[in-house]
Amino acid sequence: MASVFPLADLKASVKSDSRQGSRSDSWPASWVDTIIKGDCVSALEALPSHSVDIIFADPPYNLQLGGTLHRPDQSLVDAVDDEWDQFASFEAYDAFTRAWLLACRRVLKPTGSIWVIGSYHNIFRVGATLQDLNFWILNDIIWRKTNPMPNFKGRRFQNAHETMIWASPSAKAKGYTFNYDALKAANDDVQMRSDWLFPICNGSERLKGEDGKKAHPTQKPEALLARVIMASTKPGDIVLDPFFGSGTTGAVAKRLGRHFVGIEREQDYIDAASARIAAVEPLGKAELTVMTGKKAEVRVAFNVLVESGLINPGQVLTDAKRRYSAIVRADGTVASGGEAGSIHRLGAKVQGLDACNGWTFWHFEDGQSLRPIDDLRSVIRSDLAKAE
Amino acid sequence: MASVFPLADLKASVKSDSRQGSRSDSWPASWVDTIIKGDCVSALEALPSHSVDIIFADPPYNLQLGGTLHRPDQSLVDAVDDEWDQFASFEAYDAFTRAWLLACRRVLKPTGSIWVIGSYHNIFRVGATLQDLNFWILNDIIWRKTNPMPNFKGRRFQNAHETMIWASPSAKAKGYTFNYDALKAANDDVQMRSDWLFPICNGSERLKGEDGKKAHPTQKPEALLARVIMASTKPGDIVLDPFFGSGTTGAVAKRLGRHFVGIEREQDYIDAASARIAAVEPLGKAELTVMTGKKAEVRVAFNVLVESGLINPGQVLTDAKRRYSAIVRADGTVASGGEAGSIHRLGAKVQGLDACNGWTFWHFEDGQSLRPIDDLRSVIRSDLAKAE
DNA sequence: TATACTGGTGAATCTCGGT
DNA sequence: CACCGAGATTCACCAGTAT
Repeated sequence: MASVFPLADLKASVKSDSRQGSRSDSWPASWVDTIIKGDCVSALEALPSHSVDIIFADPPYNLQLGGTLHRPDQSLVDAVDDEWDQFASFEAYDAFTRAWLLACRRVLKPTGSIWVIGSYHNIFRVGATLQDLNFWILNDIIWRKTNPMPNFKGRRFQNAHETMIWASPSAKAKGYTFNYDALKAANDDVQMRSDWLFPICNGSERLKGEDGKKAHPTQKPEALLARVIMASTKPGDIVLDPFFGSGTTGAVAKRLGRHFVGIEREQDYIDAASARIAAVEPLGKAELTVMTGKKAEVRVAFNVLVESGLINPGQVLTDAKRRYSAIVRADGTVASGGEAGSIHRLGAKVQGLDACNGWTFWHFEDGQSLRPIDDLRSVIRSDLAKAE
Repeated sequence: MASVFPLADLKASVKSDSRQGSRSDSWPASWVDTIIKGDCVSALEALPSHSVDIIFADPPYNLQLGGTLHRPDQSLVDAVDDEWDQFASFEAYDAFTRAWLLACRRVLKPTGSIWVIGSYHNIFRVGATLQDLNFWILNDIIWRKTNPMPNFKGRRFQNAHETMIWASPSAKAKGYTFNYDALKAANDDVQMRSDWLFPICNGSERLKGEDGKKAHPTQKPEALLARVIMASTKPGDIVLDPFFGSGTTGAVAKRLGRHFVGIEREQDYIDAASARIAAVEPLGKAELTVMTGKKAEVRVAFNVLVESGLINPGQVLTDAKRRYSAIVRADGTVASGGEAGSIHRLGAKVQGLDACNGWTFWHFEDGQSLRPIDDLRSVIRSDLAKAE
C-alpha cells in the first residue's frame, strides 16, 4: 500500500497493461494505490484515458505576499512562500491551470467528476478555466473555517473560508455519483447545503516532521475530504489527487474503502504521505456512515438585530432600572454621553466595570415593559432554526 | 430625490458642470441621487472620472446574448449544450464584463472600492476579469442564505450562498474605507468574518407589481447592502450601482446618509425603484456616526507628556513585569543600558524585536500599581477635546 | 487529579503619513 | 517614486506547564 511509482516505471507498466487487452485482465492496475513521483501533467499523461472516478485537486494558490507579517505580539506569521507556489504572471498561472485540467479530463471517466479547492487568489481563474474547457460546474462549495487565522492589521474582513468547485467533465455528462440520500440522512434529514463548517487541520491530525514543524504548509482536514469522497464516490472507486502533498486524499480514500492515486514531485511529501497512508486502517462496511461535520453555530451578534430591523438606529436602550441609557447607531454600536462602543464595552463603561454582558444589561421598551435585548436574539435564533 | 436622468441630458449636464471649473462649484453634481436611464457602459462613460466612492454591482449572469436570465433549469441547460455556442457566449460575457468594469474603474476614485455579487454561473469570470484589469481583490465574501431554494432533483448540493468580491482599483491603492472598529464592535467585539448570514429578500420587503408578482427577479436584501455600505463608506459618500434594478442600493444608501447613483435600462424597474426610494427616510446624524479606533485619534508624541509635566525627565519607566527599565530624558527620548531612542525603538531593542508599541509597553509607577504611559496620552487627548 | 495559565500557530495577496 | 519611523494590530484551539 502506498508504494511509490517513478514516472518512467509507470509508463512501461501502463503500456504492458494495455497490451494485455481489456482492463479487467489487470485489475487493479499497477498504478492504483500508489504515489506517482513526477510532474503533475506528465504523470497524468502517462495514465490511461477514462480510468479514474473522481479527481480532488488542491493546486498552488499563487499567493502574492508582500513582505513579512507579524502578529500583534510581534511573532512572525509562517507564510506559504514555497517555490512551488510562485508564478511569473496570471498568464503563466492560467497556462499551468489549463494544462493540468486538460490532462485531468482525459483521465477522468465520463461518469466522473472533479473537485478543485482554492482561495480568492486563484479560484476565479480556476473556475473560468474550467468553464472555458467545457467542464460543467455542479456546485461551488464553501468551506467555512471554525478557526481561521485573524486579519492582524484590521484592514480587511477575516478571511474565514475557502472555495471548492465541483464539476462534471461536460454539460452532457449526467452519470456522476452523488449520494444525495446518504448526505441528507447524515444531515438531520435536510439537504446538504453548499456551505460546510469544519476546523482547519491542526493538533494531532497535523503531520509533523522530525523537527516538530509541520510537514506540509497546507494540509487539508480529513473531515473535508471525507465529505467530498462520501458525497461523490462509491466504495471501490478510484480517487486521483494530482497535487498529493501530505496525502490527505489518499488517507481518507483508504479509510473509506476507495482506491487512490497520488501525484507528487517532492520526495519529502511523498515520504510523509506514504507513512501516513500505511498507518490507515480501512473502515468496515457498516462504519461508512459518518461525518456530519460541525452543526452550524448559532452565534448572533448585535449588528444582526440592527440589520434585520428588530432594533432601529436611533432607538434608546436602558438598563433594567433605567439608570443608564444609550442610543443605537446604524453601525451596530451604541453611544451614551460622548462614549461609544459595543453593547458590552459601553455597558461596562457606564457602570465603571471591566466587563459587562450587553445582551442582558441593555433593555428596550416593549409597550409598557422593559425587555432585555437578548429576547430579540432569541427571535433571530428561532427564525434560523426554522430555516435550517 | 430619485429623479430620473435620461442619458442625453446627463451628458449635457456633466459638460456644463465641467465648464464651471472645480467640482465644489456644482456640488452635489446634477447626477447625484438620480437614476440614469440608459445602457450601463454608455452611462458610465458619461460620468466624470474619479467621482464615486464605491460601486456595488449585481450584473446579469445570463450567458446567452438574448437577455433571458440563466437559471439552473434543465431546459435551459439543454439549450446551451452545443460546445461552440457555449464558448462563444462565454467570450461575449467576458467582453461585456470587461467593458463595464473598465468603465467603472474610470469613474471610481483611487480611494474607492468595488463590490460585485454573483453565483457560480458568472462569478469566476467576473473575478478573473477583475484580476486581469489589475483590480486588487481585498476579500471574497460569502452571503449564506438562511432560506435558500431547495434543490428539487436531488442531484446536487443545495445552492445556499452567493459570492461577493470586494476589490480596490489597484494593488497600490491603499486608501479605501474600511470601518474595521465599527464592524468589530457591532459583531460582539470580534472581527467580522468573510461569511455573512442573511435571509433572502421576501415578505414585505419584496417589491411587488400591481399583479402581485415580484417586481424584480433578483432583488437583494437590504440588510446585505447595509453591511456593505456601512463597512466600506463614510456618511456623505457616493454609491454607484450600474445595474440598479429594484433600487435596493439606492434605498439603503439614502437611509444611511449616503448619496447614490443608479443606472438602469428598463423603465419598469426605474419606476419601482423611484417610488421605493422616495419613501425612504434618512437617519439622523447621531445615528450615523461611525465608531472609530485608535488609528483615527489625533497623534500625541511622547515629548508632549514630558513638556506638559505628566512625565518628568529622570523618571523611570518599566514594562508591565518590571523586567526592563528605562530613564526618561528631557528631549523625549528614553535610555537604557547605553542604548537610547524613542519609546518604540528602545522598547523593541530591549526585547530584541523588530518593532514595539512603546505606549503600551512602557509603564510608570502610580502609587503601588503600574500603569501604561498610554493612560497619560488619553489625558492629553481629553484635554485637547475639551479645548475645542 | 483537576484546573488555570502560558505559549504557539494556521494558504495572508494585512499601515500610513511625511520627507 | 522610495525611504523612514511612529505606532496599531488577533481568534480559536491545542499542548505543555504550573498551581
